[in-house]
Amino acid sequence: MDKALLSGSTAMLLLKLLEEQDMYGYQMIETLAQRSDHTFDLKAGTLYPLLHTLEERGDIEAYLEGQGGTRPRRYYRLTPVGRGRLQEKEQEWRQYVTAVERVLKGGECLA
Amino acid sequence: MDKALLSGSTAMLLLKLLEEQDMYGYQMIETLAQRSDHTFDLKAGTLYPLLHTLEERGDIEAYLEGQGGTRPRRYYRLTPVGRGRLQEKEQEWRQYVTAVERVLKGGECLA
DNA sequence: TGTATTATATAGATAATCTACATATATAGG
DNA sequence: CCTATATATGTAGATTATCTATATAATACA
Repeated sequence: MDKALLSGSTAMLLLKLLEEQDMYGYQMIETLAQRSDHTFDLKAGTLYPLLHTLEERGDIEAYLEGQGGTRPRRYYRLTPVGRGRLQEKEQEWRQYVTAVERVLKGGECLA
Repeated sequence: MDKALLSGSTAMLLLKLLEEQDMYGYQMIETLAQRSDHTFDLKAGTLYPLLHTLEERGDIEAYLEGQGGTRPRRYYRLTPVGRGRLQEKEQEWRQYVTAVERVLKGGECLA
């Protein structure tokens, strides 16, 4: 799989996961891998810096939650700003897919 | 439009155009822009180096064609190798889109 | 004649991913 | 008990694909 295809949509996927429920980083990696049949095997070195960027931007907020004696995990929550950003990104994604499909279908229906 | 989304699919789009007919660089830029309603406004500085890379790889072949006194244009033709590469890329693209859609649809149908 | 469009090209900047490394806790097996 | 693996987060440096900016030159039009 050409990793370059992933470029630009990773943030959208993470925001989407957080729209459903709060998650910690490692959980996002696993969830993405499961849902995509390992098309997305996001690396830790990609995820954590990206989470920090999203937090700086105000799209997500972090909080620590330790469940009974175990080491606390760093959970993330989607903010209202992040919710707006997600909608933008989803719209861009739809537009992008539509455009690619139109090229792939070729000139048959246009020329 | 987030340009990062484009990443990785540009080569596929160019190979696809050449599957339909031989084209020169500038023509590819215009054709992509038209078909995508300017979702893809590929820059010359992106296109020409990419064409050279595809040529080195053996995916495409160039030939000059001057039509009656005018300056000759550098046309490109898809090679059998490039045809195979295009099929690979299209398959990857389908897989990628499917995976993203599955994440966007959320846990409703999986969890 | 000069300006915009067509056409190709290169150099350097930016951005997003990767690999590799670093750290620490929890769990399972020998 | 010790060790290896899985869990969990993090940073540094390399790679890659895009962009902007610049350069060149021919054609079309005013």
